[in-house]
Amino acid sequence: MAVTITDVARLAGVSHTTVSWVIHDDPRITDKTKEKVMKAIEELDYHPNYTARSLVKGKSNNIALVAPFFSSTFEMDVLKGIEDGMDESGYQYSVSMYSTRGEDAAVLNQIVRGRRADAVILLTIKPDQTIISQFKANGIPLILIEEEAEGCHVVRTNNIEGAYLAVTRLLETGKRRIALAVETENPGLSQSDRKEGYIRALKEKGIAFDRDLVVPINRFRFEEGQEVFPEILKKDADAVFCAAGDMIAMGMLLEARKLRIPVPEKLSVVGFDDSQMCELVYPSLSTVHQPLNEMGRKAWELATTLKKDSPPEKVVFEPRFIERDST
Amino acid sequence: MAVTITDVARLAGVSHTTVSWVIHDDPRITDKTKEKVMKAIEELDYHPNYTARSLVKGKSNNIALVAPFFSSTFEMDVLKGIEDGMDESGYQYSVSMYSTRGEDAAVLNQIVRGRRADAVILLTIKPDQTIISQFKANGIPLILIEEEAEGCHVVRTNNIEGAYLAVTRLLETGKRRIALAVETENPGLSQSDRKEGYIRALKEKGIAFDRDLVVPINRFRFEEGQEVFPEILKKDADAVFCAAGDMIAMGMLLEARKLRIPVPEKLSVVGFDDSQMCELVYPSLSTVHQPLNEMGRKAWELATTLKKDSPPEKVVFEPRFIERDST
DNA sequence: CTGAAAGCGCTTACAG
DNA sequence: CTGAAAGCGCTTACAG
Repeated sequence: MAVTITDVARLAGVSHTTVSWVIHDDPRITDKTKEKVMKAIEELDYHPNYTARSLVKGKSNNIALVAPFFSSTFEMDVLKGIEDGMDESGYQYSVSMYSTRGEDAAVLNQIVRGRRADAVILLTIKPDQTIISQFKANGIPLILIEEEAEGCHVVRTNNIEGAYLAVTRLLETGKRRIALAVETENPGLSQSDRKEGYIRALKEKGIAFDRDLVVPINRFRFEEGQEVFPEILKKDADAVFCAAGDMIAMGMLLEARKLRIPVPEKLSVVGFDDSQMCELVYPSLSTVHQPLNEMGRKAWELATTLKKDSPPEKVVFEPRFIERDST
Repeated sequence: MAVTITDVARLAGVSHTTVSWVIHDDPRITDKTKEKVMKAIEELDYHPNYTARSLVKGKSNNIALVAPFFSSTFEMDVLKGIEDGMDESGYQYSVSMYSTRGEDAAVLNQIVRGRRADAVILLTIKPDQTIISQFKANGIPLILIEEEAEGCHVVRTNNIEGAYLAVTRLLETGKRRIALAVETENPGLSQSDRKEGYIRALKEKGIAFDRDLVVPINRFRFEEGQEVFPEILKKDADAVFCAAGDMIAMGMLLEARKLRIPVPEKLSVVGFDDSQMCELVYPSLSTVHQPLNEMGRKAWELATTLKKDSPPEKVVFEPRFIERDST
């Protein structure tokens, strides 16, 4: 079967303790012993069992990544940054993925209880206080991406600013009836922030917020953008800012093309995220760039370097407006 | 600190062995004892430590997912199926992701050596025999998606058929000079199979394979589709079958639009995969549908049910041609 | 029907 | 400078 530390010790003619010292580069070991042990390790092709090591050290060397689901481009972009981080840290940690599919509390409970991770990165999930304190009690830091909660570390974009930039640009191009496609039922923090940025930009130009121009979004798939598109027309909007993201915006572009509504002449469309696809659709989609790669990377960094009792860190990235052909 | 099995035993007034029996629902335990223990478990909110359990059982309850990288839609679609599988199996297993970025052997070695997984799912990676035998020696099954290798389980699409369907359709629409965009340096199995299907379809119509119509692809990003597009024009092709996938096809569509080449009148474009975006681009992309969700799910099923010594299983899914506006 | 004991493969004070 | 021993939190034959 698999070779253990005892096998190495036997071959090298030392105790398994000594082998452990060698592996951990303890200064007490003489060069001669070290050499002997190293040779045995090589000869047997010994690799330590991670499970055993985890048990005695009380840490799993695993980072958990939790999201409502992993099948959208948003998650992929964040994942990319995490991959970069892993690569640099030499794969000392593994990453496990958990998609909650709405069952946030249950999944998070499993993780703390089974002590399955040394740190947890949450994508667009806001855990409740009971859960947060459980993690705290176990010394497992929580890193929130695109959300905030007391006692948690935070990595996010300045969504207010992002929305402000986009809507301001629409106003500059002369648009006045700007619809807002946004999550309205239990909106995540990023959604409500974007709404705030939208209102702020309007206010600055002396335009009052008209709640009739709000189009509620729930599922964030492009089909939903298509479905709600008639509402936009009915409201007689001359632009739509999709705070709900690029996919919704692309669904709208698709429907606009089918109904022969000229974009941007008759209707400007702006997304949020700057996913890769924005360049591929026709017309190409103007959007707000979020540095998702960097955010993922930063979250990884926090996850792997934070001490149990580090005070909550908060990292906010600045967005940019990317002008393409849909405005 | 965390509550252990001993704490439960103490509170319930039994030995920790008995607690373990209760957890595993051993028939020898009387209802009365069981009840007592259950109450203690509930009261202390006890959850077993997975690391300890793994160590004694010699299995990690973890499935490793290995791919060159995780940031493309192909991986996302497979991931979706895996998520479904996890969900159904009640999260008994965790999934860890490893992106190799070309270092296949090194990453796989880490996994076997550290005994970090009970089964490994490989996406478009073909491990060499040395590695395969190491996994075999450790009783860890390897499940290959879109590749094949001796002694490994296989989940794939009938790529020959997929390419055949696509090219046959192009021929039916009257196209004759059909370019083939395909990986040529160290092509993966799916790439060479698709080439074979392409050749077979041509042959059936009495058209000889013209190697001058092959466009080599390496990186699979849409920018590469744009870059190589001029070659297609130079070859005076009237269609292009992108065996290298939808992204390459979309890059070509984008470039065709810029150069005002009418698709499909002047040039038909066909992709492979049927990613979600195919409907969003203009013109919408005809492609070959691979049931990636089902494939991911099947791989998961194999990973979690296979015994150490199960003979290699091979599951082949049948593709469908999806006609949209680019043909 | 239940408990004492050994063991999974390591790490790390503690002796010598 | 190195080894014997205890322990991480479990599971599972083995006794009783």
